[in-house]
Amino acid sequence: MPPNRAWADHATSSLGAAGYRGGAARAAVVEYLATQSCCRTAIEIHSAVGGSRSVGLASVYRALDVLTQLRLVQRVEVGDGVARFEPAVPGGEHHHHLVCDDCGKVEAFEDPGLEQALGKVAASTGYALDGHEVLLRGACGNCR
Amino acid sequence: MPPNRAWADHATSSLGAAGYRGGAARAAVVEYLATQSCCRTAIEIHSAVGGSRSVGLASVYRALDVLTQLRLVQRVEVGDGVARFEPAVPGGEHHHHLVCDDCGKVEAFEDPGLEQALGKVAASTGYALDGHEVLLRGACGNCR
DNA sequence: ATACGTGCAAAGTATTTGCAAACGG
DNA sequence: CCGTTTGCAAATACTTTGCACGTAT
Repeated sequence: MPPNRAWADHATSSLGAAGYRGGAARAAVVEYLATQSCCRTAIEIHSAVGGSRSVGLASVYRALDVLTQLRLVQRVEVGDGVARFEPAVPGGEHHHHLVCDDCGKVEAFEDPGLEQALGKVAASTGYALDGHEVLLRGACGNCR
Repeated sequence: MPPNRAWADHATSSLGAAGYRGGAARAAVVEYLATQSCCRTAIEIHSAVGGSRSVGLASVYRALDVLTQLRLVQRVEVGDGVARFEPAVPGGEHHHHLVCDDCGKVEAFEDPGLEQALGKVAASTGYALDGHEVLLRGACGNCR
């Protein structure tokens, strides 16, 4: 997948605007995430950016933490106790996840009708909402 | 909250039907969960059933594991890395969660329109779905 | 009587933190 | 130069597992 340069650039400049300096580890994490459309675990990201050869796992976690706080990445938990992360666009498109309980596969899907229903719910909560996640679980085509 | 006897009885008989023997720890977990309407962590459940005085934390986890596999409880992860558990009724009513990113509070809500939209999505996935979870995040009334 | 269930302690996994060295501005 | 960022290693937090003993059936 070609890198999503728009997101990478946005992330980089947001980091700068928030007072963060440029650093190799964080930049590598941003570059890698820009090539991913769905969620990846910290370990996957770590090995993708060169294993412990160049970037420490702790730095991956630190970068993800910063990016999550700035809402540049979305943290997703699908129920296996491992956190996953994916690029997030402020007001733009976003998707939800389909998890196979059998093989553990995670896929993305989107549905305008669902988003609309979520929008209606949001109004009635008393919360100042700033995000939502939907998880569908079941057996995928191969497993069922 | 008065115990949800219908659920507790259903859970107990399902356990029996699945070949599990009666045991004090598991029974205590079932009894406690029957008094809860929303999700609780393993630690909360453990202290509620008497701390380490009577029931081991490991037994709480084991009981929750069995109950989850039998779909008698639903495992919920709200993004803080701690698993939570709540009673689940097979075809019956179910709710979703509202999480305060600020104070960490977790509340339940339900919305028929949302369920309907989810039902429609389910048909188009290619998965044999057997559950879904929705998480809304934001700042609760007190925190915003 | 004989497996299954349980508590305890130890192990395992994912994630976080302390620190000294490297590095960007 | 000075403070941020980083890699490493140690620490933490949650959850799982091994084992010997208790207990339901």
